[in-house]
Amino acid sequence: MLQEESQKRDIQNCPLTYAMNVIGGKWRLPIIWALWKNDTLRYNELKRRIDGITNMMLSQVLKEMEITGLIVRKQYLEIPPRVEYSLTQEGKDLVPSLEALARWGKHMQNR
Amino acid sequence: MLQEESQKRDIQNCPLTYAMNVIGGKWRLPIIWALWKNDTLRYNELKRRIDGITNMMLSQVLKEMEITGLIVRKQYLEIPPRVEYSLTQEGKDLVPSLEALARWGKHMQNR
DNA sequence: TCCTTTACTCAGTTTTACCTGACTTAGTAG
DNA sequence: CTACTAAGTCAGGTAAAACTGAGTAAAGGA
Repeated sequence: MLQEESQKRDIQNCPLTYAMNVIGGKWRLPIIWALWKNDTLRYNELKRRIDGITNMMLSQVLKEMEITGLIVRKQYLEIPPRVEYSLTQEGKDLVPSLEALARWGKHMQNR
Repeated sequence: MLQEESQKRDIQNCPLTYAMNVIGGKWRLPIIWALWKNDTLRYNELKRRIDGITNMMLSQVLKEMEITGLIVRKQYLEIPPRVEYSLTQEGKDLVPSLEALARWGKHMQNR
């Protein structure tokens, strides 16, 4: 009983559930992946690399990822505008875990 | 150009996207977690441990996880029925990656 | 003068995920 | 003869995630 209660609390603000929420969704991993491979990308460069994403989704997801601290947005006050995105240190720290997950996924795919 | 094409293909059947799909959704991690902590659980034991899940979702998600090879379902032909669920070896193999992700999540939560 | 570029924003709609509450089957206990 | 247990199933409904297609500003080029 006491143990079950603590399990329920775990699920509430479980760090794993938290992690899954910040990297979940259709577009976040592709963005992380593109920024990992290219270090810094402008808005339209990201858009060209991520097949099928709309302006709406890209700008929304970038904003959310900036708030959660995965990416940094650097704006240059030029005309035409220039905005560069890159991973924060925390965003980069995430990559080894993702690679481990990817290895597992690959193993599952050709089982 | 050639490189961008290969990036797009990566995203299509990317092992990481695959992994995220099989462990994503609201209930899969709680189920994996409960079976990791308890080794083997019956349907109603799982249901009691996973706060708020409905029969509909539990049976649906268990069926999907059995198909993807995360869990095994063992049925005993008794009355009243008895069905036991546990992680497959692949399901257990996943846990270290999840723990790494969880450590990252914890770090992010109290930053 | 009109078109192009960059980095977005927005109203409205579709698609997907998830939930609600009732029902089933077969045997045992009261 | 009614209630209870286990392990589900099912039709229908809501909520959340994603998409559609258009529009914005400000400067430079043809």
